[in-house]
Amino acid sequence: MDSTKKKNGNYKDDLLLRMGLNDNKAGMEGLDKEKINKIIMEATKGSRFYGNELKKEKQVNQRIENMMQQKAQITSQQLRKAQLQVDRFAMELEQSRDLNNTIVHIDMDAFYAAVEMRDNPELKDKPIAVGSSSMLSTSNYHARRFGVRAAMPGFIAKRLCPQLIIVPPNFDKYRAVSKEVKEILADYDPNFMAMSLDEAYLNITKHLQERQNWPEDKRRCFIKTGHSLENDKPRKEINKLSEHERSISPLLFEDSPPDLQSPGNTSQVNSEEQNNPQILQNSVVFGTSAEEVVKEIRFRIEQKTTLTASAGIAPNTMLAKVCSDKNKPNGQYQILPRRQAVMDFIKDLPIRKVSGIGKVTEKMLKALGITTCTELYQQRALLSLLFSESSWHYFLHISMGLGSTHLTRDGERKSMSVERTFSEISKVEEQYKLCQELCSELAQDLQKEGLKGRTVTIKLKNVNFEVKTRASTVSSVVSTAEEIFAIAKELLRTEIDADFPHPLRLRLMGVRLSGFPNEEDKKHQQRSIVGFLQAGNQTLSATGCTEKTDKDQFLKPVEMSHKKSFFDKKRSERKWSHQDTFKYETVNGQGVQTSQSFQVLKKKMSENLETSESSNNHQMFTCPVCFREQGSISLDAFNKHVDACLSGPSTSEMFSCSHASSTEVNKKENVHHSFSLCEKQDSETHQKKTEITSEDCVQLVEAVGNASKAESVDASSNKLSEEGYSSLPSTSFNIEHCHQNSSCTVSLQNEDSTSSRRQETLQPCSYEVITDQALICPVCNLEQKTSDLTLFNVHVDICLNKGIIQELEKDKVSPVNQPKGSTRSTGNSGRVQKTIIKPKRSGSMTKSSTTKKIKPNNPRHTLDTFFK
DNA sequence: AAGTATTTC
DNA sequence: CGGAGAAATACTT
Repeated sequence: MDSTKKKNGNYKDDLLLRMGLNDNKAGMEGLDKEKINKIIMEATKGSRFYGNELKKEKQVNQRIENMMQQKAQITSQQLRKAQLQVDRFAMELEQSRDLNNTIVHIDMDAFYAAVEMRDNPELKDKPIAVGSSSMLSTSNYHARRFGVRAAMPGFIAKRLCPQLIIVPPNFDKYRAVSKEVKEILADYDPNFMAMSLDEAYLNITKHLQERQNWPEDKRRCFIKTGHSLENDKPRKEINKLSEHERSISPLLFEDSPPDLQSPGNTSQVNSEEQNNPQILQNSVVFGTSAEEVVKEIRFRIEQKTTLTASAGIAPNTMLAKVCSDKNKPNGQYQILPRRQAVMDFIKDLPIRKVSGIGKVTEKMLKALGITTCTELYQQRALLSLLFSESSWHYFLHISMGLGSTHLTRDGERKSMSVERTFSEISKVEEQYKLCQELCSELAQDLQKEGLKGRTVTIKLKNVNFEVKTRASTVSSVVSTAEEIFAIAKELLRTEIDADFPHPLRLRLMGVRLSGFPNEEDKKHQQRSIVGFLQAGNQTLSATGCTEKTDKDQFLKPVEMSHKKSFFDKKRSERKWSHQDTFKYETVNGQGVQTSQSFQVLKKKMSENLETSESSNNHQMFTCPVCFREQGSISLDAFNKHVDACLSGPSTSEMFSCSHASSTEVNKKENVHHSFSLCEKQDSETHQKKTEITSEDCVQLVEAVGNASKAESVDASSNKLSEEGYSSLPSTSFNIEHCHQNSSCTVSLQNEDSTSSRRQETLQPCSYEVITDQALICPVCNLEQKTSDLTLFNVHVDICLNKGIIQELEKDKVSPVNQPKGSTRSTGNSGRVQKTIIKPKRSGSMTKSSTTKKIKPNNPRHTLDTFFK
């Protein structure tokens, strides 16, 4: 598993990589790298598949070349400018860092294979894999020594390991086992998120809190007397236990990773009372720390299913996922909820380990000299110029060890498809027939979920593995096999005609339906169907729709505002549930709303407000920037104030006009987006407006406050010019939000680095007082004797700028970076470097707060997957 | 906005 | 004898 040194220069290397040869310990039974590689290449060479792989590889190489060309055109000016913007963003991110959640990623070890082995003792101690001769989905660890891995075709695996037993998958069984596991997980987080049958995220923050007061009895797990598979020997049970315990989680009792040993364990740790489970005769008592909880989970899983799991514990999902891989199989690893612990962990982490960075991204980054997270951070400015906004934001998050701190429930599905691989089909009639069958299957699946969509896509893969997709969108939703086929047929026909007189030699065909109407659309339809219909069957589908809409609107989450920036998304994640309601409300601002749904909504709103701790005074706006209460001013006025607050600091005009304006825009943009929801409320009644917006804003403040609190002040780690993390602000303000009167208390804190989470409030004081207090620049760490926030921010800007220059100087030696200064870029240096860079992402970074479109979804990449 | 290709899990 | 399904993103038109 531990393929730390990944080479990925060419296909061969990639194969090695995929086969996980790095962990081949060349045991007496396994094969060594060369041998495996040779066998694979023999089986691969000359195949159509391989041909296509080479072709794809060339495409990637071309992409890299283009990228390098772009890079070569970047001037030092541009880079500096980018650095400023990126660092500003990084600083905001740093301030939003939230270490308060305990996220666990559970990963069953070699799941399918393990189930098969459990249920068939014959397979014990033999290399096995689950799948077919054409594709394997899992292999056991024994087989992995031969280079047999998931995603490898079985026939090749057989050559690597002739004794390999390939077991056909029993998905029903895996589902059943998975359900058993999930039942356990639900005890710790009823809202856990299952990613697949063998993987899940939990947020155990709440559980940990409650658990602190649990008596031992409540944390006691009884040991099953005898496994179904073993011959029970009453005597052996106890012996078995300890041995068994040890085998369950080696690190449970012994070698704790450094993190776990560092002083001041987690905040959740009560005391040292429970570092290890206490094993009694036939029961085990687990402690109250996160580590103990996860041990307990794994223990219970093992007891219940006789299968082992690995787990990762961290403050966010991205890290938790990486952690679960660290001590696999049958192990766990924790990153303590401290900034330094996160940074230490991230430091040498190969980016490929991160979920979302795949083969291609790895290779592209490698071309830029980036393989570890530290390098990823160091190149942040460059990356912002070479990659799309969502990509570099994603990269930046990774390199700062940030990820999602909450688990978002799955949104609505966005598409549904069926596809099938088969031996070559070239006859047109067969192709149509196949297409029809696929459409029927799809229609069935759709019916199960009651879905209808407007876009039909067919996917074709020919015998050379070349893939093509063709889509068509119609004006009204379809769902039946006939409707879908009618559209798919045309798409297929077009393709057949296009190649005529050559037949399409297909090896795969797929049909997909997407473009499901969202609530908005449904509403719209509902309203306007009557007038709009053309055909009879459309009437049917439309009315079918009406039945559901009313109910579903409140049950299903609604997409997020498209306008929100990446950062805003992140920052406001915690108020999603509220937003859902907002969105709905605003969407229906045109009187579409039935009075019934309005009531429901209002009820929801008031519930939300009740649970919101700061609901007492919801007329009060508190600026999330200066934390100054704005009283019951109008929303417009409030937003203006916030804008002013945010754009104030970017008085970096002192340095360069262009820079100043762009950062200003950036900042404003963020705010606008943060508050876009509020603004939309303008059309609503005044009363509602204030409710919504004030809550929204208060929560925002809280979010900021919490984030800062979480980080607390970490002055010790704020060593300038160290390992590229220098400019991350590690000093922050601790903002206590006082719920009583909805006012803010801001205090400066120092962290006692040895104690876990003991935060001593040095001088808590109200906002009014704080302004007289010195502010500490998060960059240079020096006190600024000013009460003027704007001035203070100016200082920070200056500091930041200095830091960047320093870093740029350093970078001169870096092999990757273009040398800056007059030397190389003389040709360009004089000109305005407006858009030498390709418009890949063109305006989005510097301007276009309005045109920018951020996709509404949970980007796989973006925070939410790892954040999920 | 729609369509197509690519990437990732 | 080299999978399937879903989602996201980027690029193109």
